[in-house]
Amino acid sequence: MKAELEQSLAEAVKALFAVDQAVELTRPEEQFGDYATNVALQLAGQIGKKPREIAETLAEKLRADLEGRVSDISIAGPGFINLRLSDTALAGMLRGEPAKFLQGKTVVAEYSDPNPFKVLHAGHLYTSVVGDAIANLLEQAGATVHRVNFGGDVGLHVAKAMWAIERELGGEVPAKLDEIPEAERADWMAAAYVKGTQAYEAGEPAQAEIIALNKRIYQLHTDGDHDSPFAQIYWTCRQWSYDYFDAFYARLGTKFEKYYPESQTAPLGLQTVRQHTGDVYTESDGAVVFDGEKYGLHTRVFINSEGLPTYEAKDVGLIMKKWQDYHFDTSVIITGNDIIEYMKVVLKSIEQFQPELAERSRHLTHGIVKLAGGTKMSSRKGNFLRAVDVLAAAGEANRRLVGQDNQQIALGAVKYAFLKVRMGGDIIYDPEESVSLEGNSGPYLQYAHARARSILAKAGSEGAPVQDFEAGERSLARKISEYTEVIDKAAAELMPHHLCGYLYELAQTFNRFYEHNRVVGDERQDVRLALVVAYAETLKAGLGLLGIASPDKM
RNA sequence: GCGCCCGUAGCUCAGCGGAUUAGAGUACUUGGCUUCGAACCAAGGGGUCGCAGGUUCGAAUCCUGCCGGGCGCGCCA
Repeated sequence: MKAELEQSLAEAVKALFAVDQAVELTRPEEQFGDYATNVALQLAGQIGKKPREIAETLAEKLRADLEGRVSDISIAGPGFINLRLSDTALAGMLRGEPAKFLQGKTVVAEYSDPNPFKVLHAGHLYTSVVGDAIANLLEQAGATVHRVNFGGDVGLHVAKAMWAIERELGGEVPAKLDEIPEAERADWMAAAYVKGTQAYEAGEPAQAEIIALNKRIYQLHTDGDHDSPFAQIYWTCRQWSYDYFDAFYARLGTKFEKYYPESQTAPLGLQTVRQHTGDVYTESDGAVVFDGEKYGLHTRVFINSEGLPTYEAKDVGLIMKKWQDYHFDTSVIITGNDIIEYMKVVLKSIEQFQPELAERSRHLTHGIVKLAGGTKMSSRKGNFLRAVDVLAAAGEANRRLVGQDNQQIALGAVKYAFLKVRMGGDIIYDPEESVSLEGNSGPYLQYAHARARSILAKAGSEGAPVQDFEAGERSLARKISEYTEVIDKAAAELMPHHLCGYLYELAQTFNRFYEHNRVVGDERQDVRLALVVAYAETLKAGLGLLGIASPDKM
């Protein structure tokens, strides 16, 4: 409806003033109407007339052109044109489908990116929740989405963990791993990583030993060694990590199509960087670097003087592997914002030899999850908030409030808290208070859904087609009709928070309607039931895109 | 030092390809359950949109400069 009206308005403008001017409709406050445009103000400069005069002329023509679809057109303020839809037009928008503007496109969505041998912290929870919602929005827009996950199963952090694990086991004794209970594996490895890091930072002799171990781990991959005692320990612990990740994602309700372990992207990255050393990358102090300064960026090392690929080369390999696997139209990469400049350098280097890969890559970033008080969480120091701690805090808060620990509600509360703010900056998470489950929250939306389902269950009918609305009904219908426009915007901008804001307004509008309008037993029951059905389905669909469940009862 | 991001109500945040009266939530004050679920609804107080200039008929929104905070800047990821 919106696009059609915009088209009609642009045609009217052209017919009256002989000007090609794109017309953009916005959703104004309800008192002004259903749609508004400031096109008269934009035209004023171009055709040298007063905005209100232009608006009057345009409105006159539109009243005839839009007959049937629009019931009222008014001019307000400096020259806004406010449109009010006819009830029949509005009723027709109640069950609209979002546009499939990415139909036929292939998108690779990479997010979460935890490292094996390390613990999942609150930041991983955040990026997993946001990444999943963005992938859902892309799918809703018609794209074929491949969710992938990148992680460092090789590298210094692994060497640090392995160094400590060997000491825990009393040497290279893989059989001793059997003594670690399954439930404790993830914590046990996380503790080893922390010990290894502390030893590394304390200096020699551990530092040299860990560096040697790092080379050995790369070598293990090069040789395809799965049999030596050292390799057995490595592969077993690595698998424990992936099991731990999978369990966590299952709990969140997200699922990855593929993991790209760094051990698999490193060889291709190394080979690619070597291949372009000379024309794109340059040798410097025994390392291979990309001179980003030429492009207003900074210089970074892609292969270190040990001959090992750094994160940079592994990322080059990753992007190339994704391309080989999917030939994507767009590659969305979601990470923390601390690597914005880093990513620019990597993409700029790739642009030099395969420009389409850089062009099709879109780096979205988010800030860190902070504890109230400004504490940064660092898994290196061991004083951080784990992902499971966040979920536990939400469950605990919910139990205190309603006497039961409902996973769907606790998870919905956490997801919504993360999704409702615009992605980019840091988010403040207060384990004690931010999951209070009140106000603009996931549980509020879930409750607003359950209330509607409760009415429908009681009525046992889905109402009848709507012809006209009373004021309260119309407000709800108007809000429901915005759904497809919001989805289009959220998907186009890859910003789920737009959807959150809208769903909250939708639920609020419904709760207001619920308060003032009896449904079951009222003489307008049929109309109102039809509205409640449309509302419940819309809210459920929206929450679904956010990865939040819509229980019928709670 | 250079680069990127951020600064809106006590707190947490929307709004930022300019435009109808700066909005939510929370906290605070007050009212509403014999009627479809009160995890709800209604009303109220609370803002020099960091500061100063500039562009514009019109700036929280665009430009410049400051101030304050965060992050990044060669062998970590």
